[in-house]
Amino acid sequence: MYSLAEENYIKAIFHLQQTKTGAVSTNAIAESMDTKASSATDMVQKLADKKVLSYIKYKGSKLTEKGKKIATRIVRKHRLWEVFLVDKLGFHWDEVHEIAEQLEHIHSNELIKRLDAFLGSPAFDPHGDPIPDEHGNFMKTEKKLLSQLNKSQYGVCVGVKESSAEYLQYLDKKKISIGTKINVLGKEFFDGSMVIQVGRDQFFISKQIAENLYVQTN
Amino acid sequence: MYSLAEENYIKAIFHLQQTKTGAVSTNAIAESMDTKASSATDMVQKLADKKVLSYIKYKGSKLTEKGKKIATRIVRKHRLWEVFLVDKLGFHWDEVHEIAEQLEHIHSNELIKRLDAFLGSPAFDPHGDPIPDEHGNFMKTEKKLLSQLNKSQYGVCVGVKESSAEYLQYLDKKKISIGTKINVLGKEFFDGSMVIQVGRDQFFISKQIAENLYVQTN
DNA sequence: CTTATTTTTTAGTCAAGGCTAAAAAATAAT
DNA sequence: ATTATTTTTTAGCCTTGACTAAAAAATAAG
Repeated sequence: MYSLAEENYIKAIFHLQQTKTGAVSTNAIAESMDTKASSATDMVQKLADKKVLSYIKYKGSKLTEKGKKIATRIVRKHRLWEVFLVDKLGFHWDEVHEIAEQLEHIHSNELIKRLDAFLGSPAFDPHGDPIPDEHGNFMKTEKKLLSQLNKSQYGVCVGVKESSAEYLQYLDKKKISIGTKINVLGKEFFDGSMVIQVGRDQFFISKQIAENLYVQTN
Repeated sequence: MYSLAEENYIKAIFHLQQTKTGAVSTNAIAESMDTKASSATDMVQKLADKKVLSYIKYKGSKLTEKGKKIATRIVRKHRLWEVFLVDKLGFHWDEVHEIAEQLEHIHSNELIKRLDAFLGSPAFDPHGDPIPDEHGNFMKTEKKLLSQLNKSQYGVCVGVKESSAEYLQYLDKKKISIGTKINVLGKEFFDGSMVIQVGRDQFFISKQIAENLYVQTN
C-alpha cells in the first residue's frame, strides 16, 4: 500500500513522462507537486527503493512497469469518479477535478469494479480524456489540436489539453463542450488566431485557446 | 480543516459519548482508536486547544458544540456513502463499512448535498442507523432491543447495535435484514435465549444475538 | 488512613514528509 | 579550458502522530 504522498508523486511523474520524453527531472517533479526540489529528491529516492521508478543521481527518474501500473490505476479511479460526479450527481465539468483528486485515493478494487459497471464502463471522462481499462490499457484516439486545423476545416471537440477552471469556464461561456462541432472560418498565420463558428455564433479566438482544445476530424 | 487523524478521534469520541454518560476517559478513546493512552492524551490536548472538546486532566474529554457539529458531519457522510454503496453499487451491508470509513473524509459540501439528493435524502443507512440532516439533527426513533421483547410479542428489525461483519453475516444466513418481521415464540428467563420465527423458519437464538438487534414494535 | 493498583500524563524517540542552507555535479559562457 | 550559473543533492531541522518508559494522580484495598 502506498501513502497519499507517494501516490501523488507517482501520478505526477506519470503525467510528466507522457509529455516530455526520457527521464523526468527532479525539478520538474518538484514544480508539478508544488514543493521544493529537496523534497522531491527524498521522495524519488524512496520510490526508487520500492522499485516504483528508476532513478539516477542528477539524471532524473523514470517509472518502472510497476510504477506505471500504480499510476494508471490512480488515473482510472480519478476519471471514473469524474464521470460519476458529472453524469450522476450533475456537477459541471469544471468543478470535479478537486473532488476527484481526493476520491482517486480510496482503496478498494471491488469499489472500482462496481463503480465502473454502474457508470456503464465509460471510455472517456468528462474532459474527453481516455479512461484506462482494468488492465491499464488506454483507448487510442487520433485527436489533433484545434490550432492544427486550417480555414474551412472543421472538427468535433473531444477534449482539452489545459483543464484549469478558467479555461473550462471560457469554453462554457462560448458553449463549447465535448461533442461540439467547430468550424474554422478564418486563420491568421501571423499570430495563429482564428475566427470560428460554434452553433449559430461566430467569434474570434486566440492561438492560446486553439492550441488547448482537442478535436477529431473524420 | 482537520487532519485525517483528528477527524477519526472526533468521530470516536462522539460515538463513545453516545453510550456512556459524562466525560469520555482517555483510556476509552485510546482503546476505541486502537492506540496507546499516551497518544490519545496528546491528541485530546491538541483538540482542546482547537476548542473541539473540553478536557480536564485526569477527568476526561467532552465534545463542545463545535466538536459535535464536526462529528455529525462525518457521521452524515459515512452513512450517506453506505447508502450509495448498497443502493447504487449493489454492495452487501456487511461489506460497506471499511470503504465508507475512507469516503467519509472526502471534503466537499457540494458533493454531500448532491449525493444526498441523488440518493433521495435517505433517513437511515443500510444498518438502520439514522442519517443526520444537514443541520446535524437525527431522526428520533423509539426502537428497542429484541432481547427486551417477551413471548408472543413481535417487532420489525430496524437496525443493529453491533455491526461486525460476523454478526451481519449471521443475520444474513438467518434471512434477517432491515424490515424483517420477527415473532418471539419463546424466551428462557435463565439465560435470555429465545426461540423466534422469521418468515417460515423457526429457530433458537442466544441472548447475545437478541441484544444486538433493534426492533420497532408499534 | 495508609498502601497497592489502576489510570493518566509527561518526557523522550521515531518515521514520514516537508523545509532551508550549503555543497556538489552538470551545463553554459567566456 | 576555465569560470559562472543552474540544477540537484546532502545535511540538518521542524511538525504530526505514533511509541515506550517513567512519573504522578486517582481509585481501591487492607
